[in-house]
Amino acid sequence: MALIEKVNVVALLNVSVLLSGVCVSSEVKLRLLQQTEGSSTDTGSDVKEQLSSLKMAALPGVRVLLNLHQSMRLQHSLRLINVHLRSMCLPGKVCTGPTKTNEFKPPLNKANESLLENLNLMGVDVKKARERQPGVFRKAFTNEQGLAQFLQSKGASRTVIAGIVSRYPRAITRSIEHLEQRWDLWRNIFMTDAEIVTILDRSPESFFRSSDNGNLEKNIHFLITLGLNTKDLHRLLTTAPRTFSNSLELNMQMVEFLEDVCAELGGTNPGEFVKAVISRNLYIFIRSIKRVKTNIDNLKASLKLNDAELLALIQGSGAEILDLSNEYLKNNFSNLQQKMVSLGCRKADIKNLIITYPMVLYIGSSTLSSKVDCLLKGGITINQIIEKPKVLEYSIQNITGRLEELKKVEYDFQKKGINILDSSRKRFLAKIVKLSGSPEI
DNA sequence: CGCACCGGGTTCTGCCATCTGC
DNA sequence: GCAGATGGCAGAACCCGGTGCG
Repeated sequence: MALIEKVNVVALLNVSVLLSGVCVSSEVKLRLLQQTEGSSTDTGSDVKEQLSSLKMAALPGVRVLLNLHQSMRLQHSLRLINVHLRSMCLPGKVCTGPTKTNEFKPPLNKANESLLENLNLMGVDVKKARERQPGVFRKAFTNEQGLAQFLQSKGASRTVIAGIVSRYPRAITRSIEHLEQRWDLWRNIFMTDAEIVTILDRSPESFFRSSDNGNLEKNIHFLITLGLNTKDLHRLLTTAPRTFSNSLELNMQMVEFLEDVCAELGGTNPGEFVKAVISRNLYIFIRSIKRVKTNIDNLKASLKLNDAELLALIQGSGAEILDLSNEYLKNNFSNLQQKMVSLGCRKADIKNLIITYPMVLYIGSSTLSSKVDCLLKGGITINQIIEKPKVLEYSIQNITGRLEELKKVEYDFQKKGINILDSSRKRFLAKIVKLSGSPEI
């Protein structure tokens, strides 16, 4: 009741707000009100926060929020249809199953014949799918044809669809209504169906693993309230789509954890800290808190960092290595240390190297070792590498090729430094052309 | 103009383990 | 006890170009 009143108040507000061209804020308010339905925490402060954050949001954000509202309305109407459809199965031959009732249960471990037939017709790798999720094959009702039609209507090819079902068979247990809702939610973030199809083809599980569309919606909302804009969300959903299938609680826990880290290290703006970490490491949400925490602790201990140094590292480029597996990071650190010490470096040099260029720990130890050797062999000193660690970012092949080219023109690294190695292919080639043409180098 | 500095773009699933609810 | 939902893990770089300064 109170909710309805609130919505009405907001609706009234909407008129003026809409007219003033800031229609998004009203959409958010609506969303917030509906979102908090069932929870008693909504005091209106969220709405204010949302409003202020929206004022800062650029136009793309507007689209997201408008679409969210639209899709919510759609979902509402779909929910009504849903009930109806369920009672009469699905139109046409979109689902498999002998009858509309639940009474019939196929014998255990015996798959539904028409399901197998359908999957074979679709080109699904049935053996693989069955190994993956045997339970799906014992179900009385499946929706493989509905799924296929749905995905086809979104532009997915037969091969893509078969690949999706082969890798994530549970997809065929989702109803059309569910698929429509989920797709609409994703479309709030993606501009085209084709983008979504690409992700589904890449990672079917990310889209299909959860049947909880409400949770997905709440996640999107939560991420927006963190201050992430459309571009951030787009990157996040493209890069780490699993984030959106995490439970809202799990994502919130990660955010709380990061905020705590910030506070413990004496940071003054946890919100910005969290945003910085997320935007630098889009995989953070699909890692466990345990993993991230262990990495932070290890970095602190092994580099003997004080709070301020650690804080700067984590919210700077160090964020990029937080999601690495604990053992991998630890091994890379000890191998790096060993390598550097063997080349006569001091501990302080190593610490400095890692602080200025944490990605050095991202590089596998054998790759790193080869790269360093390759550079040394090419006449570059370890001190030059420490000063310009970015050269380590380039592939061994690239480095080798460039060193050869530079040798031809008798490039003097001692005199000219090694910055030339850290440049785009285009720039490098232009430089080489110039150096070759010049009589004196 | 040439250079160095710096930040940004791309990218990451497929499987197993564990819980939860029916 | 089963299937579904969800958490967690291993695996592991490379490249480009804008910009400001001398």
